[in-house]
This record gives sequence, C-alpha cells and structure tokens, in this order.
Amino acid sequence: MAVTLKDIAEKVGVTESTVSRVLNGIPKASKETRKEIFQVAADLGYKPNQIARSLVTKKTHTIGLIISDLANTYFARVASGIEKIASKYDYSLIISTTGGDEIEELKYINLLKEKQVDGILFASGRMPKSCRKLLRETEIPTVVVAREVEEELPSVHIDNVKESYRAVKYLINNGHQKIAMISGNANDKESGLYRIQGYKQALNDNKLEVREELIVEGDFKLQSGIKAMEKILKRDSSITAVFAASDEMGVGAIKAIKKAGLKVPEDISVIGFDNNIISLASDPELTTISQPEAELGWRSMEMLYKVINGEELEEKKIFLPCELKKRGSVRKL
Amino acid sequence: MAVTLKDIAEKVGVTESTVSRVLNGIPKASKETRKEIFQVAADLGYKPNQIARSLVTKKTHTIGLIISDLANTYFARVASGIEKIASKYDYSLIISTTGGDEIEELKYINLLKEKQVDGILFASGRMPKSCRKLLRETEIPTVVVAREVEEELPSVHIDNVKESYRAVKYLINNGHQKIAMISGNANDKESGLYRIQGYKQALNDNKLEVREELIVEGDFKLQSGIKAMEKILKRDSSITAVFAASDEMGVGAIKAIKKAGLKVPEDISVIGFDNNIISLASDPELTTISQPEAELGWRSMEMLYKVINGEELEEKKIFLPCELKKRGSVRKL
DNA sequence: TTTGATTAGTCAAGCGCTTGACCAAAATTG
DNA sequence: CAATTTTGGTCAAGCGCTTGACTAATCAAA
Repeated sequence: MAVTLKDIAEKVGVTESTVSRVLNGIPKASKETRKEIFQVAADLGYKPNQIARSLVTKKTHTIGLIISDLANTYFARVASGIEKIASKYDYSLIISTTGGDEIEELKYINLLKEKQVDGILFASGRMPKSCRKLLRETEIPTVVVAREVEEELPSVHIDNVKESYRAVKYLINNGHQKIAMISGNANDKESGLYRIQGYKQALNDNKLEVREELIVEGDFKLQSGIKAMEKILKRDSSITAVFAASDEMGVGAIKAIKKAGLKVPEDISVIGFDNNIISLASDPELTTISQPEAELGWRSMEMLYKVINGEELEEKKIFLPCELKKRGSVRKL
Repeated sequence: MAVTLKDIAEKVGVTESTVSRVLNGIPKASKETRKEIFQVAADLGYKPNQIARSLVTKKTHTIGLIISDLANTYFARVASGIEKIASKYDYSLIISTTGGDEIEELKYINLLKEKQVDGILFASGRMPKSCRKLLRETEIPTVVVAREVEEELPSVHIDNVKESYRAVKYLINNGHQKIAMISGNANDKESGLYRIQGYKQALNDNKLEVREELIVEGDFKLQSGIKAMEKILKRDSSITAVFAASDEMGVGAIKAIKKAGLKVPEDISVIGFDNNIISLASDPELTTISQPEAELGWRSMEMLYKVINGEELEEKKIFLPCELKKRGSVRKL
C-alpha cells in the first residue's frame, strides 16, 4: 500500500492536517515538527496522491491537447512546443488525436471534462459549431491553435492568406507570370482555402490572370504533389512557376517536373509551404514559407496559462509571422 | 457548479448509490427508475467526475508516456501508434518529454506516480539504473519501447544489430567491398552502438576489413551526414558504398557526394535507416531499412494493457522485423 | 401457507487530501 | 500584570464517487 498523510501523521504524532500544511509549506508548525515531518516523509518515500488532492482543490494541473495527428510533423512540432511550456508551468499534457473528425473531437472534449482538466488546447479540425457549443458549456478555458475561429475564443495562428500571398509575390517579383498552384482541400479553411485565396489575391493585385485550371488540388502529401504537377504540366507546360501549399507537395512537384525532363529551377520554379525537413532533402532544396510551429505551440500554452489564472490577455488573437526561406528552387526570370 | 450524482439522486428521489449503480449498468433498479435516472442525467448534462471515481477505484484509466522528443518524427510516430491503441482501450495518454535526460526521466516517473497512472510506457533514453530502480519501487506496470533492457521489464523493439547487418549485407551482395559508415553516437546503445556492431559483423562475416577511420560519427541529423560524408571522402575516395545509421544522415551523404562531383548511385551507393519520409524526397530516393514505428507503439501499448490487467505475456521481449526498402540509391557493381 | 430466493432499493463508510474554525499555551505589549 | 497577539497545533467536514452490508417487499416454488 502506498504511504499516505495518515502514515506520516501517526509516526510523527500529529494530525494529518498538520502534516498536510507542513508539506505544503504553510508555516503552522514548530521548526522541530517540521523537520521531523519532512524526515519521516522522505524516509517513507511519501508521494502525495494528486488525485485526492485534485478532488478537493478542483485543480488537476493537467491540460488536454486535442490534436489532429501526432504522426504529422507539423502537429508533432506544435505539440512539442506546447509540451515544453506546459512542463515549465508544471502542467501535464493529456494528448488526444482526432484525425480531424468531429465525432472524435466531441468525444474528447467530454472526456477531458470528465478528467477535470484545467484547460484545453484545441489544434484539430475546423472547429465545428458542435465543438464550440460543447466547449462553451463545459466552461473549460480553451485556446485554439493554428486555427482561426469566429468566436471569442482566444487563438494563436498564422495568417495563411498573407503568407501565401507573400510566397506568390516572391515568385512574381522574380519575374514569373504564369504561376500554377497545387492546393490542399478547400474544405480545410486554413491551409486549404486561405492559401488559395492568398494565391489568387497576389495574382489579382499584380494584374495576372487567375486560371482555375491551373489550381490543382492535392492532399498535402508527396504523392499527391506528383500527381498534381503532372496534371498541371499536361494542362499548360508553359508555366514558369508553381506554388505548393505544402512542402511535401512541393517536393512532389519537383520530382514530377524532373521526371518530365524539365529542370528546377531552370525551367520551372517551385515554392512550398511549411519548411518541413523534407524541403532540405530535395534537390534542389525547396524555397518555402517557414511556419513557426514550436512557437505556435508555446505561445498557445502561455496564453492558456494566463486564461486559467484569470489574467487579462493583451490580444485575444495572435498572428505569428512566417519567414521566407530562399533556397534553390526558384530562379529569377 | 457541475452536476453531481447527488443532484440526480435528489431529483429522482433515490439515493446516490442507486444512481451510481444504474449509471454503471449494475442491474439493481426497476425499469422505471432506471429510465428516469438516465433521463434526468441526460437532462442535467451529467458528466461523471473521473477524479472522484479514481480516488475510490484506484484506477485512472490513464497511462503515462515518457518519451525523448515529440518533434522527432521517429518518436512522434511511435507516440501516434501508442495513442491509437490507448484510445481503443479507453486509456488517456499523458505525454512527458525528457530529451533523454536522466533527471527529467526520474522527475516524470515520480510525477506519473503521483498522478496515479495505471501504467507507464518508457520510450526515452538509455534507461539508467536510477530509473529502473525507481520504476520498481513505484510498482507501476511498465513496458519499455524501442529500447532493450537487461531487466525483467517487458519491452518491444527492433534488433538493431541484425537490421544493420541486413543493410550492409545488401550492399555486399551488390558487390560492394569498400563500405564506409556514418554512425550515431555509440553512447546511444540501440541506434548508435548496435548499428555499428551490425556493420562490423557483416563485414567480418564476409571477410572484409573493418577500417575504423571509415566509421564517422554523426548525430542522426542531416547536416551531420553531410559533414561526415565529406570526411569519409577525404579519407578514402575509393569507397563504393556507405551505410548511414539514419535517413537524415543518408540524405546528407547523398548531398555531399553530389557536391563532390560524384554521382549516386553510379559512383557511390548509399543506404539509410528509418524509412523517414525524407528518404522519398531525396534524389535519388534513398534505399533504407524501414522501421515499424507505429507498430512499435501499438504493440507496446497492447502489451502494457495485458500487464495492467494481470494477463500473462507470451513473450516478454518482442522484436519487430524491419523491411528493406529498395530504391534508387544503391547500384549493383 | 410457509420457505427461500429475488428484486429494488437504503445506509454508511471510506478513498487521501485540504481547509475553515476553533483552542490552549506562550510570547508580546502598554 | 492584565490584555492582546502569535504560535502551534486539533477537529471535523467535505470533495464526488463506489461498494459491501443490510432490509423490506415481491414472487416463485414446495
């Protein structure tokens, strides 16, 4: 059996309350009893039962992370950033993966509520109405990560429209006019729709024609990038650049271009999005927009910590800047 | 205030015990009261407080995962595999990252003990004596992941010696005789030392000379692979193949070889280890040993589940087979 | 009709901890 | 030196749930 406060109390000859207070650093005991209590606690190898403690304090010092997919480097890095700060504040992290599925999301929100977590970090799907409603009902402090959300929920994310705009603008600045895009699914607002919007806006602002047939949808994975690029090449082989909504697709594009007997960047320039390690592995190395995943993670955790402690937030919605990583896959025309 | 058993009990006009039993599916109530209880519980939006429940049942339905680094794809995939099975069995996952640091490991074992987790999955550093001792004392069921461990602790991992042997043997079978190695740090037994052992053994068994100067140490990262390869080339440019202890280093090697004006695989063949997505991004694609990370994860969780439930394990140490992925970076001499 | 089993509950204790209220003795102050 | 404050504790309740022991009523069987 595990050793409890009672065991220590009996051995020392005081009540549990005294032991509890001493061990919690409340100065309500003589130097000698204090010393003895610490001694006995150490001897017995006492470890406070946090479950019991939580029951009374109504704090678990645990936060729940609802995330799409841990195997995905992007989310893994976000999670890693979160974990670091959580640990700094002595919070444990319960991680639940949803695959972006609404049913799972709801299930986990409920579960986390039952487990009485002190806060929730939501880095999953599109954050459907049902989730927002449930979250509101449960009244658990929540911060949304990497996802814009209409409501009053605090969030930290990047401006996908703006950053995509920047990528395409870079291409344009380098003299490109015929620019294709390999997009993600537009149902995914952030990295799907918004990145398409940024692309279109950049073209429009520069009086370039938006040709829908030059926007081919992929699923962010490498293979789909290859497929998409092949399609684009078939539709119009005179393009000089392509913007891929993810590095994996960007690398896929490079592969497809090479396979078609063309060269990157001599014939076609490619720019990606994410700054995944994969962008450094390809040949040529992929120019890309670098996302601050780790910072996304830790900022959201810092934010949540404030919310939990009732501190005021200076900003409810934080946009983190990305960085353009210039590498070898884009050339000046 | 959250709704409790008491609230339901009062509203229905029975005692808490009855409500508790009904909600837990224990058939000790009439059809009508059962129905009413469920109704009221739903109306009130009752969610059982698992903390209170845990305090009495002494089960938290939570397992703790102690892992090196979430941002590392390898561990992220292991974690992802674990999470899937944990979720299947309705276990929550508390994740703690240690960076392989002993102090952190000890800290987290203690923390998990305090949080009364039902089991621990250890996928961190070298599992030092101190950890094993602490783990034994805490008496929490534990399974070690991706790490061989002398003790009687159950574990699931791959046979790094054998799999490295296989990689090098493949090179030899393809006619290579002068084979260099880019290793990890030998302090890391599994992916450092053991992979070197496999390399040496394969050379020995085939009457090839082991030349220590042809084993250059990296840190598993891409950059270190480039550096290491440059060193090797400087030491003996007549080698025809190199075995890298990680895909990142393998890709680094390819880059260095190309930069030196040589071709892969025409001049030098390269084989990696991991089957990281990066191996598919490089040009040529990297031949490699594919590790079953996800399976490593879910098998260990399956194992832990059995241990927690007092089931007998058929095997205490499971070795999972890897797979040789033949791609374009190795040629037949 | 009596016995025995079953059904549908109640009661109370307890899981390990915190915390407000109380109290006696010692120490301080005017 | 009496009045007050401080020190060093104790006591009991309670967090929300489970669970063994008990009971009263109903029902089937002999």
